[in-house]
Amino acid sequence: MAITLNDVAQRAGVSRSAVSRTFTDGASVSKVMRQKVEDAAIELGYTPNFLARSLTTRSTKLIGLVSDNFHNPIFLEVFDQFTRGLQDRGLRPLLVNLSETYQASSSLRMLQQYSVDGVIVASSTLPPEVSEAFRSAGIPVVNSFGRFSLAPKVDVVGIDDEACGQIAAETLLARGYKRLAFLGGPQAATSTQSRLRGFLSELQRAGGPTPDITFAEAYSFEAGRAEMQRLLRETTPAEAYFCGDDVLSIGALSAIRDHGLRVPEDIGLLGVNDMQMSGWQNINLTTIAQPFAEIIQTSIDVIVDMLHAPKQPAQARRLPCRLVERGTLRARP
Amino acid sequence: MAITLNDVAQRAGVSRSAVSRTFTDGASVSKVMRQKVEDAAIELGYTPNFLARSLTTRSTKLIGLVSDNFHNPIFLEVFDQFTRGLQDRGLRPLLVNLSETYQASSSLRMLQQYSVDGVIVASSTLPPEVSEAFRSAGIPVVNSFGRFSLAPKVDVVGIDDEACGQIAAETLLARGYKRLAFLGGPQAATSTQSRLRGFLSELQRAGGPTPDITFAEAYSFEAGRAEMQRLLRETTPAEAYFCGDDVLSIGALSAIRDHGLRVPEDIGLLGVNDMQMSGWQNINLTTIAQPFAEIIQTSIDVIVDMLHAPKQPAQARRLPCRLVERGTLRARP
DNA sequence: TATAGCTTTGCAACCGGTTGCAAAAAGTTA
DNA sequence: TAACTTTTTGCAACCGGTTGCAAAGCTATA
Repeated sequence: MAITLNDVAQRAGVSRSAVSRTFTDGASVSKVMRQKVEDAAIELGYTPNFLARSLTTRSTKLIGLVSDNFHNPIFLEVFDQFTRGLQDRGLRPLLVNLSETYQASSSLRMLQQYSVDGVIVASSTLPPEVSEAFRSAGIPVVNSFGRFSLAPKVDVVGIDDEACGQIAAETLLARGYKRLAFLGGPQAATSTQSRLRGFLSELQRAGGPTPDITFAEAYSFEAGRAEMQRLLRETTPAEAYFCGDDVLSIGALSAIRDHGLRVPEDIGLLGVNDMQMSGWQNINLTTIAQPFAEIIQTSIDVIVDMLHAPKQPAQARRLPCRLVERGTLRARP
Repeated sequence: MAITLNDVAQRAGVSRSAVSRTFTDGASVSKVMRQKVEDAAIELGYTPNFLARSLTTRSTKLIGLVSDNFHNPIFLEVFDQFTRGLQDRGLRPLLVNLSETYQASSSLRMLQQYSVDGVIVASSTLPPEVSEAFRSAGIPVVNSFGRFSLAPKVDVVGIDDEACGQIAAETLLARGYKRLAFLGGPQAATSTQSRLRGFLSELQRAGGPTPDITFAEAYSFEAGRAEMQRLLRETTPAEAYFCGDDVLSIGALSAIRDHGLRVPEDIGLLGVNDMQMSGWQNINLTTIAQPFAEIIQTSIDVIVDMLHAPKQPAQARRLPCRLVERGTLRARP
C-alpha cells in the first residue's frame, strides 16, 4: 500500500542503504546519489516510516503526557503549551487520561509497549509513586506541577507552594486584614498542605492572627461555592480568604455575591494560578500567578536533556510565584 | 535493555513463534505451551513491543487527534471525553495542536510517518480540506464538530447549525422580543454562517423582525466583550442577542453589566454550547446545548467502524441541539 | 496396528527500516 | 602514472515482532 524504502531504491536504481542514508542526517551520501534518491522519493511520494526506524534507532520521539486533570480549565492552557512545546522539538505527545477506569499501572505498561522516549506526568494531585514507577521502569520522567522535596526520587518542576503561602500571608497582612481564613483545596492534596504551611508560618513570624482553616472537596467551582456557602451559613465569615486555587475562588465569589455581600468591600478573596478566566472583567480575581509557561518549558527541557544524557540524580525545581493585583482585595490602607 | 521475544523463547526453551503466538489472540497454542511461555514471560517481566508488532499487523492503534482549539474552555471537556472514549477501546490518542507554526500539511506527513490507524479532526473552524487531505492519503478520518453537507467528502459528525439558528429564533420570538440581533463568531467560520442562515430563515418564516447582524473576531471572551462594547457605544442595542457561542456570550455579558445594564431585564442573551461554566451560578447563561457526549461517542464509533470496514462513502451526521433554560432571557410573557 | 484428520510446533521469510564492514570509486600527492 | 587517502556504496545482519507452510505429534476411526 504505502511507499517503502524498497520502492524508492528500485525506482532510483540504487541500494536500500543509499535511500536510508539520504534520509538520515549525518550519513555519507554523495551529491548525485542524493539527487537521484530524492527525485525518486518525490516522484513516488515517499516518507520514511518512523516506527520501523525506531526499531533500530531506539528512539520513537513519542512522549507520554499523562494527567488526571481534565476538569480544571487551567489545564487546557497547560495542554496547549505542552503540545506546542513538544511539537517544536519534534516530539509527539501521546495523551493519557488517568481516571478510576484507567489506572496509572496500566498506563505504565501501555507506554512501555509503545516505547515512549519519555513521560511527563502533569498533575499536582497524583501521588509521587506514579512518576516513580516510570523511573524504575527505566523511562525518563518528569513530574510537572509536582510537590517539591529535598531528596526527590524523580525530577519535579513546580512552584514553591510554601513561598506561595507566604506571599498570601504577606499580602493579606499588608492590606490590613485582621480576621483571615484559609479555604484550601482537597485536604489530601499536597499542594494545599504546603501552601497552608507557608501561610501559617509567615503569619506566625509576622505576629499575625491565627486563621480559620477549612478545605473544599476538590479544586472546582462547585466545591468552592459549596464550601463558601457553608461558611457563610454556619460561621461568621473572615475578612479575607486565601483560596486553594482560582476556580475554587470563583466558586466562592459566586457564593458571596449570592449571599448579598460585596467583594472586596465585605470580604476579600485571593486565589492561586492566574488562569485566563481570572482576568475576565466580570471576575477580576486577585491571585498568585503560577509561572505556567516557565514550568512547562522547563519540564520539556528537563525531559529532552534526559533523552540525551544518561540517568542523572533526580532534582526538584521550584519556580517563583508572584502576586497579580486585581479587584478582589482592598487596596493597602 | 528491554526484554524481548527472544529472551522469553530462550528462557522457556521454545521457539520464537511459540512466544509470539501466546501473545496473539486466536493463535494456536496448547495449554502446556502457553503455561511455559507465560511463566517465563512473567519471570522476565516481558511485554510485547507494539510498534514492532505493528510492522507486520499493519495496525498501530494510534489515532491522531488533531485540533486547533486550545483556548475555548469547552475543548477541555472535549479532550477529556475523546481520550477516555479512545482509551476504552484500546486506542491511543496522538495529540496534534495546529497553529500558525504547525500547519495541517505537516501534521499529515507526521501522522503518516507514525502510521496512525485513523485521525479525528476535532474543530468547527478548520476548513474541510484539512480532513479531506487525510482521506485522500488513505487514512480513515472523521471530522468532529464539522459542518454538515449533503455530499460530504469526509465523514462529519456535528450539530445541525441551521436548526440551531431556528431554535434561537423560535425561542426569542416566543419570549416576545421585538428588536433582535445576531452576534456571530468569526465571519469566516462556517458554523456561524449556518447558524445565521437558520436564524434568518426562521425569523422570516414566522414573520419576525429583521435582526441586526455583527460578528466577533473570534470565539473568545475578549472578542465577545469587545464587540458588545462597540455595539453599546455605537448603536442602540437590541432587546436580545443570539450569540455565536457561550464564551462569546460571557464576554458580552460582562460588557453589558459594565455598561450598567441588567440581563435579562434590559438585554437578553442566548448562547450556544452549554459548557460547564455556563451553568455556574454567577453566569447562568441560557443557551442551546450541543450534544457533546453523543458527538464524540459517534465520532469514535465511526472511526472504529472504518478501521474494520473498507472505505465506505462518506456520510455527514447531524445531531440535535436543545434549549437549556437559565437566567439570561426573560420568561415567556 | 495402520491410516486419516486435526492440532501444535518450528523454520524461515517477511514487515520497513538502520548500520558495521569491506569493496569500489574518487581524490591527492609525488 | 603509481601509491596512498578519503569518500561513497552495497552487502548482509539486525531491530522485535508475525505468519504461511510443512513437519511432527495426537486423537479418532476402522
